[in-house]
Amino acid sequence: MDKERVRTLLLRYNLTDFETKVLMRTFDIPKGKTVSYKQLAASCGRPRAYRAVGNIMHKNPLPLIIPCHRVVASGRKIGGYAYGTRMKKLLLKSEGATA
DNA sequence: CCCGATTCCCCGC
DNA sequence: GCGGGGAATCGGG
Repeated sequence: MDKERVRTLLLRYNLTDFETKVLMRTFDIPKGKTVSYKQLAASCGRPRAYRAVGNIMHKNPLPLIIPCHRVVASGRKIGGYAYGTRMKKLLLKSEGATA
């Protein structure tokens, strides 16, 4: 699954530029690494849109190829997860996420 | 207009 | 220094 392929799929959903950027960034998150909603929003040019980022993750159109479980809240805290925070913790632990 | 998988600032102790 | 409450900010129904 290459980045360009993902971009094409995202465009099919008629999403906003911001949403597309956020999803691409999420797709780019390296295995074993975690990123906060704020970091993600900032990387997309909207440092104050962390709420929108959470909303996007929840609406995640491609949950099978976008690792939304690597997106956490800031300060060592776990964020939310459409399939349950318990599952999220388990997935992160399985990847050996340290950040 | 209201809500949400958040975050930051200001008080009070 | 720590914990709680409220406001700010973006997209969607």
